[in-house]
Amino acid sequence: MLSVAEEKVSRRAIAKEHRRHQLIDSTIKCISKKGLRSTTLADVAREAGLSQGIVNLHFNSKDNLLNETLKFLAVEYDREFMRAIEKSPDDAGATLLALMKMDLKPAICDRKKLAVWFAFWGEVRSVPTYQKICAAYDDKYDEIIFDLANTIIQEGNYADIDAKTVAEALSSLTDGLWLSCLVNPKTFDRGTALNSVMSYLCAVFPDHYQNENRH
Amino acid sequence: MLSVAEEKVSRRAIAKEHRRHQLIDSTIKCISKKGLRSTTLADVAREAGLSQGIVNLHFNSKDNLLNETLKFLAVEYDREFMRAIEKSPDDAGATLLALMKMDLKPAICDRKKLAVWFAFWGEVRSVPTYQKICAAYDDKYDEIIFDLANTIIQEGNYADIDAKTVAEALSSLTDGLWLSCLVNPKTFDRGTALNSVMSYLCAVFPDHYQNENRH
DNA sequence: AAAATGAATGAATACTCATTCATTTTATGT
DNA sequence: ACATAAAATGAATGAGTATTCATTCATTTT
Repeated sequence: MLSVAEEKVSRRAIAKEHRRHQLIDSTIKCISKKGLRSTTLADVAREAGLSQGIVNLHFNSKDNLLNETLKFLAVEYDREFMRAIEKSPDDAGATLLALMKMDLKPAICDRKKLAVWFAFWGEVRSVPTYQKICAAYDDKYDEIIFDLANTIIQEGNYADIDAKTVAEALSSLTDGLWLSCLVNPKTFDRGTALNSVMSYLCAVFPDHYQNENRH
Repeated sequence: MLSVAEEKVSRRAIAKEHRRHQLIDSTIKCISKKGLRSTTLADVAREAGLSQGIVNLHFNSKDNLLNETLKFLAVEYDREFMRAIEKSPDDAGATLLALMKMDLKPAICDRKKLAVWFAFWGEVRSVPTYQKICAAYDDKYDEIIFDLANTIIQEGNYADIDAKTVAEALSSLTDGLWLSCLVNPKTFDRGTALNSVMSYLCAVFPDHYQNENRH
């Protein structure tokens, strides 16, 4: 029966995909612990509880493993981003806020994962593949945030405010808060970070956002 | 004559210091070109037009060279930062703006140099030395910006605005703009970046800053 | 049950690179 | 000019690491 044969084949394919995922996971753990510079294939294999040659079997080369790891992170972030949009009501103000909150939620704004992102950003200029992966996604997010800002500006008849400026400021703000989370873990806290974002939104779009935690 | 001897000795010391500086410079060039991961001591020596063993002669180890390189960058930034404050009039609003402009001026916000900063930030979690160097300076700048924001808030009787929040937002904003300069060099431009900063300042401190480029 | 497939192993290989050191070159002091 | 010290060289070393591959083992197909 063809369907059974296909099922068998795909079972193997699924197992293979599992292994790849497991190895990418190990890679992320190793990079976050030891940094990109001193992460070896032996480390990754050990972390996965597998043998020496396993990474080359599944990924052919270390460079390829790193590319796939970055892609994995990018796709994972993208899923969160798009889900945040879907779950939001059909309202530009609420959606924009939801996206900002998503950037600061523990699953995303987590030192372990940020260490990996920054490790790749540190190489972005010298590794064209990283550059391409990052830029493609960034462009997409910039445009989405730009559109939201535009809608808000029209809704509120805000004068002297440029959507592109706001979009760039908001993206940069969250990127910078991530760096702060990574470099100053003692002083960083999620609440203060969200306050910083809110301070901008409230000041620029006063009819859409109000500071709730005044005292 | 003792004074002559001393002078001679210090002439040697100066030459040595020159060499060290030259090697740190080569290191920065190499990291910005090839990334931290694939920068070798041979690369650094070649870039400086010197021999194999030269780095170990002057820095003892590669780790030490990298530490000293990060320190050099930190000190250089610090000098620019303090100079910007000194040159500013005795006015919190003007000083804060001057600091923001400094962060975006070509000598600071330059892809080559940012690549090196991000390379180190990528390892900051796994290399305690980097952590220490970065955190010490960051704390200092945060406090200075906090004080400026505080003064401005008192001058303008601004309500519902917390100086700490503003300080964190401004620092994060510039860090994020740097990332954008590094990752999206095609779309990044200094003017737009400054607009983003201005949009925040104008919105939060309307009595201190006005958007000049409305149209 | 026998044959075939492909996943996994881990020892062997080939190579890179930080570090060392014997030697040469250059600068300084008498 | 000479002697001494410091700086610089670059070949040699060896620890570390990505990659290869012959072999084993488990699963699937015939």
